[in-house]
Amino acid sequence: MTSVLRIAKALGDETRLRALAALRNGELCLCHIVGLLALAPSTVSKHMDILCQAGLVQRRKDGRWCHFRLAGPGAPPAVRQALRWVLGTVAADATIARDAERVARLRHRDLRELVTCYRS
Amino acid sequence: MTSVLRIAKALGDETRLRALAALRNGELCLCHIVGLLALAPSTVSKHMDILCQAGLVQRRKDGRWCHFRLAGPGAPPAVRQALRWVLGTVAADATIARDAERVARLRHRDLRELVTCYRS
DNA sequence: ACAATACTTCGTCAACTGACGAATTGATGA
DNA sequence: TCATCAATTCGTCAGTTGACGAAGTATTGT
Repeated sequence: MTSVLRIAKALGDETRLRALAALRNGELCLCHIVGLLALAPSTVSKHMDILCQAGLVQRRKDGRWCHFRLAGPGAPPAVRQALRWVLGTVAADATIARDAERVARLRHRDLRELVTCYRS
Repeated sequence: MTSVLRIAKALGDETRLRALAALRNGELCLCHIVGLLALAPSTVSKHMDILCQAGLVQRRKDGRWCHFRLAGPGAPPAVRQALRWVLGTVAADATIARDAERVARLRHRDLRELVTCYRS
């Protein structure tokens, strides 16, 4: 039960649902999620920690950045089922859709910066 | 999102998870759930209200009793998926299993009383 | 009519949660 | 080496949550 309880508690917050949904199309670093949610970094860090502890999200440290991604195929069934439920149901939501656009723009901007810094 | 959020919040409490799991084998009236959880009736009533508002449980008034049952096939997909997830995952839990035994005893006792009151 | 029973509503209180900023840690780059 | 930047930890504070008992409602049985 502890597992279900932790997962359900993690999912029972709008901010965390948005963060989770933002990872649908691949990993993001904390500062991107901070930009998306417009909350203090410490707050977002705590939210991501709760998602990680529930097993819904994995963190990957890379230098001074911290990337988060959805739990992969190796995750326990309870986690995968919860993710399927939430991500499937939440897809139709307006806020989530708007977030998805902003995330896409963030990714695109990152790519442009990467390109320009290698341009002559 | 509101729907997922309400459901997740409803599921994010051990007492409500136990109540939900207790309904696995059919409906129960409030006083039975009160007996199972050993909490004040007003507290349990509030919990069941939260489960109902999330759509996970249906209430049926019958005289002075109030029977609760799991949401049926007519429930929205988000609810049914959540129920499948929770009930499937929680089945292995020790507390839930102990609760199931107590519920079974409660049902059996009710049957006995029903029988004896019709006996010569 | 009246008492008893099942449940709900309301008010209260302690405990938990989510927000923030300040201070800290750890890695990069000047 | 030292400044900078990303992230985390810690302390604080307001708002929410879950517990209770008392009071109210509705229905049954005497």
